Amino acid sequence: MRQRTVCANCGPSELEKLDAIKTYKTYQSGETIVRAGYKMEFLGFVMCGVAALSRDLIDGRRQIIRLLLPSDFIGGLKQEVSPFEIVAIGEVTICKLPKLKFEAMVLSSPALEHRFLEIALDELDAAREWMLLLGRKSAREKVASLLVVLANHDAEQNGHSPADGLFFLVLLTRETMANYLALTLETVSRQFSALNKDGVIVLGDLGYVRVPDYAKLLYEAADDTDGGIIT
Amino acid sequence: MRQRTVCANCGPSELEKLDAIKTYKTYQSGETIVRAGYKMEFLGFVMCGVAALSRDLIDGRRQIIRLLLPSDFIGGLKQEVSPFEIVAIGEVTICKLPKLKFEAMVLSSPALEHRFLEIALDELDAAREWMLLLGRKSAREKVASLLVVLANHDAEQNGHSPADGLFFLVLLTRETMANYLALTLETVSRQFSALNKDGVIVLGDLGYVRVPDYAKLLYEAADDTDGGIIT
DNA sequence: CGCCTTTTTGACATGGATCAATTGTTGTGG
DNA sequence: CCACAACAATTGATCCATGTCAAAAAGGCG
Repeated sequence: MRQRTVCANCGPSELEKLDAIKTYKTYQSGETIVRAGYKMEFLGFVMCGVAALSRDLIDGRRQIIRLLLPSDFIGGLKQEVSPFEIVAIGEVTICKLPKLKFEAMVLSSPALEHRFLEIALDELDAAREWMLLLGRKSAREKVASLLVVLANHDAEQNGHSPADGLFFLVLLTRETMANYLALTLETVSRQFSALNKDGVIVLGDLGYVRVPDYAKLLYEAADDTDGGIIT
Repeated sequence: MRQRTVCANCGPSELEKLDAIKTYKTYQSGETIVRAGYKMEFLGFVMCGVAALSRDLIDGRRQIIRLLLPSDFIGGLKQEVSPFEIVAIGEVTICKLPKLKFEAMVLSSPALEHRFLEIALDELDAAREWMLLLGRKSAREKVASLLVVLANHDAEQNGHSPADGLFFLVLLTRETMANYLALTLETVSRQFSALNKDGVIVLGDLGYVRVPDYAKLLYEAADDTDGGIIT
């Protein structure tokens, strides 16, 4: 499984140093965490809740580039200024690391820099996988793919296996999903209804989704792999 | 301007070491450089020509994830196995570095690793920018955006300024562009014709394109920035 | 209960895909 | 040098998945 914190593979001294500079902050639903075009003052991790990293066109069309789920990393080392906006989807708690202090640590610690390279490469893989979805998948396949991602993340967070009975909470609104999948909210809604009617998912009471047959959902997602590595 | 080789910011000793292990190879048009699902045996750079890094769905739908133009880097450090296919678009010469030797060098050289982190972050920015295009731009905007990219790359390679009269060769077929923009080749062709008719571009003899007014092209591309950094 | 937001569903419009025919280009061998 | 084959590009006609507009239904909350 993917290592999901900066600290993995770093010695105890790095961990202590990180502990010394971190602070927590909770954002309310809809609150802007990082504004586009403004200076990034911190890096951090999502502790709980969901946030969205998005980019807009001048006329307001919006594309969510990345969903930030618990344990996900926020911020880049390179940009002085954020080309993206990060907004809280529901209440989110962020573990913040002041950028300047953190950068100094990275420069002086090759182990930490190595870990950052791994994170960047993971992000790159994820972005490229999503490009295939955005470019070539149908609306139904997009929605199924998103459900696969959410199911896997839920399983990872709560220690379930995606193979057996899957039952999880979808915290995102139809509109948020639409902006992530490059669809309209109406189309997302219709695909949920269709997948429900076809028995691929079972829509439960508010926001809960049950997946009776994970293989079937994977098939609907049209992925060539089950999201993992070819062996 | 972006630094475009691994060697930038590395001391002369790293450069010498890289020189010692590099070899060149030329691929013919259509030839597969890296096969999907197979082991990556090298990393490298495009010296001249164009290659495409792409990913497919089971039923053959294809999405080009990244165009590899002269000076672009090939390969990741992380993956043992390539989830992508790399194919030559026209004749391409690659500067190859054997993966094992190269990895050993990176591990022993923090400067080289730092340079790699920068490359990965550049790739991540590019991927995310393309996600906005794939998800939210119209066919006309997509084609205009691609022309902006090609114009900039040409200017960078040949020392022109994109501001004054732009005149460059489009080496890609309509089909390749279609796979990169997530369109069909017919739609790409129609958009070229339309941009030509509207005076945004002037189609010249085979493959040459002239851009009389770069600002107009940028406007058609619907970008919120001119592809650079907000200041 | 009534207000507000989100979701669902329906009717219709449209951008881009698909299918198909024509023209233009490059390369090859007689 | 020309004729022919193979491929690339253009253009037209039609179709369809998804977008758009609109209204109703379902929750959520003071």
